[in-house]
Amino acid sequence: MTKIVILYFVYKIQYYDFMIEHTSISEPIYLRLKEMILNGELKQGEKIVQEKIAELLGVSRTPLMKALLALENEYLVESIPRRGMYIRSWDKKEIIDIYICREAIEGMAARLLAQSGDENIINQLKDCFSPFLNSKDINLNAYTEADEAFHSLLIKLTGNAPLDKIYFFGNIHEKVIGHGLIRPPEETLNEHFKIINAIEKGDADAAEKFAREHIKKSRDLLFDQ
Amino acid sequence: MTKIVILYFVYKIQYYDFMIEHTSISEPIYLRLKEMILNGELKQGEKIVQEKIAELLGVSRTPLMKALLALENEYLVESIPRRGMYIRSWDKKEIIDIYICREAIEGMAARLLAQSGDENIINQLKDCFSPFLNSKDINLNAYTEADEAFHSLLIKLTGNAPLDKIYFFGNIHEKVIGHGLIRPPEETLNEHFKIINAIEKGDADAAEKFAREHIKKSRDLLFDQ
DNA sequence: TATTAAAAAAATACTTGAAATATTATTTGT
DNA sequence: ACAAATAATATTTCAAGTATTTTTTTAATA
Repeated sequence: MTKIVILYFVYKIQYYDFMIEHTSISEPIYLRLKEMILNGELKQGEKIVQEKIAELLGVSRTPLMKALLALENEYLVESIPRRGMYIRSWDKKEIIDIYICREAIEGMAARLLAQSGDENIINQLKDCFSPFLNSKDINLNAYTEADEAFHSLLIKLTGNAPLDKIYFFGNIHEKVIGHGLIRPPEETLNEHFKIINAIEKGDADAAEKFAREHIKKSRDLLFDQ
Repeated sequence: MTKIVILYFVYKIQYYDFMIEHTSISEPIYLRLKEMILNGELKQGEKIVQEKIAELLGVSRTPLMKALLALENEYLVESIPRRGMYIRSWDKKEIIDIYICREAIEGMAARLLAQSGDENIINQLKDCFSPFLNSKDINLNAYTEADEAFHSLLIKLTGNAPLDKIYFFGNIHEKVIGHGLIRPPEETLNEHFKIINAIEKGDADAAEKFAREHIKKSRDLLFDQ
């Protein structure tokens, strides 16, 4: 990377967001481990022997520990003092509890977006599902990705950083439910648009209601299994 | 502590919750730092020079780092890569955003408690404020403590661990608003009981509504200032 | 004197090794 | 088969050192 800067400016101001390009080792470790947890390379309940993982990834223990602590805070890793770090395993009760959290968070997000009245927001949300609108055969993988993008976007577009920070449950559902969707696209596509339309209309109560119902339906289905 | 255990049992089962009594150094460091942040010993925006704090607390940097990472995840400390850790400073927008999160979380908690129909829960909630019920002059410090206990209890009593995990904003309000209450006890005491009564009646919608309104009123007041 | 450039100092991020402690597995004796 | 003792393993913490980046200080220049 070539830095072209006026030095006195650098001295006074030094950093802009677009300048940031840090290479911290714990970051890629974190991402790799997350991937390994979510795709099943590391199994639920499995113990993470720190030195072995460090050797496997070719890194030292310090940045590995940092990554593990970040994962612990995202509910992907569980630490038992003096015994070690384990890949968290979620029982039914805990998954339900997570869905309840999502209900609260995403419901509030939908409300906030409806109140914002930002046209650009509507377009971004619509764009998630526009490829599937008039297609007979919906590609499941593509739809799953779109679904995840939509739910994540719903939070991000609020511009509420703390809300985004407490929304780290999106990961978990993917893994725990086993890579598949809980309900078919035919059923959920319509629900997604009910949420988007309510946001577009500026109807905050309806937006929140639909967002909640959408998640609750999946939750209820999990419970029945 | 005297351990009396049948060894073969220990070999097989080994740990119960009540047995846990771990001595990790990062834990007291974490607690001390949290205290220092919340009581103002460490000021907002202040840089945390790791070696100095480590020396001050008489510990090495390893467990200090662990504690700082935990605090970062609780929104009390902000890390800027390669530049250091800083005590987070919250602007008005961010405080509002935090209150919005609380609205979503505590609202959901009130709903869950109302659905539970557990008599014991009602009693615990009532106990928070019973000392102030018939008193003319309410002790502000005592009431502030009771208020914090109540809001924290509201979450804990749901038994929803993930919900409790994402509720780490209780801390912040205390410090940021400046140790004082936003609104007088005369105003909020009644609101608290409206929430409790709705929970007692099992009216989930009302419980959530009142819990939300309660927080929203404080939020609106912050916004007006 | 105000700016700029260069040099020095300080701090972070990471590595590595080692000691202390606790946990887990194995061996031994009854 | 069981209990106790022992050995092996892993975590946690400390510590010292290296490389890199940031910040401060000093010197030079217009």
